[in-house]
Amino acid sequence: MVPARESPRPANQSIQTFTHSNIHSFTHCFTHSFKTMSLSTRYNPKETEAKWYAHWEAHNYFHSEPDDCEPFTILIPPPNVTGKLHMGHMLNNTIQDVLIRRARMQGKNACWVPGTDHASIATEAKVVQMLRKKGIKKGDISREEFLKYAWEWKEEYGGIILDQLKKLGASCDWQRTRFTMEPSLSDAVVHVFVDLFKKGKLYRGLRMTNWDPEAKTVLSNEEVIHQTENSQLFHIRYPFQDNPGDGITIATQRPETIMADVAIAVHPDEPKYRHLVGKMVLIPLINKPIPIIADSYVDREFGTGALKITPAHDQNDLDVGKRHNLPVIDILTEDGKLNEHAQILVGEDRFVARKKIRKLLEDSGALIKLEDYSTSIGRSERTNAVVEPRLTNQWFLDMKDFAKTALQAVKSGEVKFYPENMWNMYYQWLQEDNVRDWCISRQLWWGQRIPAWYLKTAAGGRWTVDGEEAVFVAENVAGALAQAKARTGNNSLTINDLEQDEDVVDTWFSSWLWPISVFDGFKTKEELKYYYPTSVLVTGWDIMFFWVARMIMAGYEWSEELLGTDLKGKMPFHDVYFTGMVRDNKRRKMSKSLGNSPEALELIENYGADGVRFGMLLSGSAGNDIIFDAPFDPATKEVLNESKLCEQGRNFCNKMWNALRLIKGWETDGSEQSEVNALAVKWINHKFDHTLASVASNFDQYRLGDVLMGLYQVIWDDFCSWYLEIIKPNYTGDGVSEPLDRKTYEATITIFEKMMSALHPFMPFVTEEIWHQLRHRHEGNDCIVTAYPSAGRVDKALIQNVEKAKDAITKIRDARSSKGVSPKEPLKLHVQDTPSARELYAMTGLSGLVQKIGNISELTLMDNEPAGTVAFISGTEKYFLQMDITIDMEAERARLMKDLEYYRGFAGSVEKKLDNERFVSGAPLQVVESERKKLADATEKIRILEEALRKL
RNA sequence: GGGCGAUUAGCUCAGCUGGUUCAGAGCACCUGCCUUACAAGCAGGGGGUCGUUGGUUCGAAUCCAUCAUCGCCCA
Repeated sequence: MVPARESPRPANQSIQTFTHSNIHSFTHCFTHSFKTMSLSTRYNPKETEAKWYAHWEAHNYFHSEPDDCEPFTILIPPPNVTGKLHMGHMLNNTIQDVLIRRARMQGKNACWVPGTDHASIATEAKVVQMLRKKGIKKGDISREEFLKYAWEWKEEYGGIILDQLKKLGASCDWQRTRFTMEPSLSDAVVHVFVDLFKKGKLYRGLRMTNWDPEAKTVLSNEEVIHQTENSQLFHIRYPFQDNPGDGITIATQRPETIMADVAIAVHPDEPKYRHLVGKMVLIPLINKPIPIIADSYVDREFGTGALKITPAHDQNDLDVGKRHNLPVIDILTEDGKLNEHAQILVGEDRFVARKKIRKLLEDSGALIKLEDYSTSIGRSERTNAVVEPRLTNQWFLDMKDFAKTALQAVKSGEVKFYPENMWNMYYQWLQEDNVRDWCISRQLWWGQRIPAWYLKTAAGGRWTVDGEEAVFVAENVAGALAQAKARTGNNSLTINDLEQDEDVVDTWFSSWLWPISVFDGFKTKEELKYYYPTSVLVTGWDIMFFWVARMIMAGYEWSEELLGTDLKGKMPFHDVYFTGMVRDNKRRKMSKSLGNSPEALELIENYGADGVRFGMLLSGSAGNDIIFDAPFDPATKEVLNESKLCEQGRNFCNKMWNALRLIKGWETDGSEQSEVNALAVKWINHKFDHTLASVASNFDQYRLGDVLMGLYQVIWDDFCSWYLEIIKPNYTGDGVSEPLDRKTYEATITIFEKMMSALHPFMPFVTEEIWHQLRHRHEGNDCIVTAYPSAGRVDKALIQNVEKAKDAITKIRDARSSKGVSPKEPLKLHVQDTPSARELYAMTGLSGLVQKIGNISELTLMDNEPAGTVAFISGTEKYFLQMDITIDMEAERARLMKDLEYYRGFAGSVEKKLDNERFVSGAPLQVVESERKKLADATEKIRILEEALRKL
């Protein structure tokens, strides 16, 4: 096996000399006592994992520097600094590690960049909490002081999750660890903000936003949790201005906002109301006249079919209002109380006001009806306050062109989604009708402060032009000052006349630059040139819009400006692998708050990292949610840190470990290789090549679970259960076995080693351990950097013949078991002498194989049927197993009849198909041919069975 | 309310451009074994009208429609 590369990619000169100069030196050989050490019957992951992770790090195998090799780059979806390793991270990072390890073994320059994001809201909440414990209120300290505490908090806790990833075996290039708020990445944020402003894509404006009245901040959509809650629908009558005795009744869930109404809307096609359009009605309690308008937005079936329009407090109403040139009246304060525009109940909280207004409406006779009603209510993820749609001054990014670009990138195939059907969701979201401008400002301190300055006026306000606040956007205050001087013509202005925007930008506004900023791409193209575009992004579909789409937008927006003609593609990554959500057996997302998630680190503790990785990878395929069935303790109802799937992984480690023990226990000698062993060696090699072919194609489609299952089966079933049993030397008693010929032994080590390298990306620790136990290894000859095996030519006929022999052996075992004959008792086996039987057993070593594994003392081809035998059919061959037992003729007849009936029915259906003129003429030739072959095989089986029955 | 996706064995899932690699895998289950690598194991075995009802086709788990149930996204 040729190593993927002569040496690990050196990080610096000292590492290089360490690996190169010693590569031929025997003094640094591994000192594992080979063969002499007695191995435990159980594989011990704990010490093995710690040992090899340290070894890999010491050899700097994870580090990447640009070179002449093909790059293979993955950027970690930066976990939140407040985060702790959970099931979703484990899944996501295991997948990334598998991909990066395989690429490394394929000789590519593999680079997995780790890092964290600063998570404005979550982190700020943590810091506020921490300060509160110290008796400090956020409002009492300055922005600078607060940030000092925040950075302290980040330094202490922000790296925990990355350390936890090491336990999982993640081979990240830790020297490249980035953080979205470190200076270079923050500079990038400021740079693109200024750039977008210059390009006219950024604007400041009043927009309906998700307002958290408790935190007094705007929330992004993903920070709002919608749930169905019980509420009431108020039917309120608005009297006509010219005829107060009559009126129109509307239905609303929010009676406290009627004072902000600007119209009543009805559907233009509604006959009930059509004649009322244009009339004026009076808002109850305040008697303010508003018009009745017609708009097709109105749902005729909902409520009374008439809708109050309150533009300041509802997005849809705002849209309607705009269409009809209606004013906007905001009656709420930033903490959710009614303001003076409400005229009544001023100063009351919105929910108190709702109760009070109900009474007022009842008293005035305007309340017609109250109806129970369940509706979706949005609450703040952090404070649980009911989110208030509120018009606030925010910074927005115009998404129209960006959305088109992002759609086109995937539509054109420049960015590929796995699984492909994720395109549907992506398309849905980015369509013109759905995409909304991105609100990027947040009323927080932890984050990149918006690089916009306003000019203070003597009166304590801000300088305005045409009623709008004048804003100076620049990379720094000096730039803003220069702009202010130019705009005002006042050269005596100083920076003290300016005040910077108080808000920070949304965290996603830094993460969307991740593929560029981690390589300091806005400063230098040195690394960007080599690593951009990255190979694959592995992430959950839940952040497809917030992150994936936006990274694509950023990539197309800036990569060409930064790289010019060196560009290898504008896309930030070629492939996106979407993982599913990890859910419990009730299909609930696993989360800390639900208490339904096992502790990630406890699972690793219980099953080993390899076991857990195995469990995660086997539990689902790309895009589909993963049902991770962790059992609950029936007594305490608490989730247990147990998992059947992880157990299977742990057992697999143990199985391989014991195969190692078996092989290492063998003595070898120079005796000639037996025919059986020669066949076994040939077979396992072809069989493994066969698996490797599917490994390659499954890898290309990111079907990692299938790759792993394929390797699991070939290693456990073919290698351990068949191959090792076939070549296993005879036991001679007294703890001694016959020696094994050296040729077979060497072939066994080689194929085992090859299997370990193929499995390495999935289960890195156990494979590295076995790799080193199998042979003496020179310094630097590690599984992690060996060449990933690829499939050779596969002799299908050979595999098929051995499969036939295996089938015969299974039938022998079955016959023994059903007749109560011990596997230890040698039996004679006869095969009916036919041309196909002769051909099959002409294969060198095959009959010996059947004899050894079937415990057959004699295998003969025989023309006539011997007496006292049990007959069975394997393939198209008829076998007779000699047993000294009386044969139950009736049972035998019944068994044969059952088979016969099955084959007759089968042949009948095939015949029917072939008799159908339209099938024979319509179906492809090879399909018809295969049907003919089926019929021929079935006919032959029927003949054998009929003959057997006759002889009974 | 609009949309997307799912429904295959007791459980979790594969099943690609319709056709013997089409009814599969793993786990669980049942039977027999502590056989000198492994009981975290070995050998054998039983489980499914592919959610419903129609349609297209010589042929449907696969394509189309309908309904049902579930999940998710958006309002």
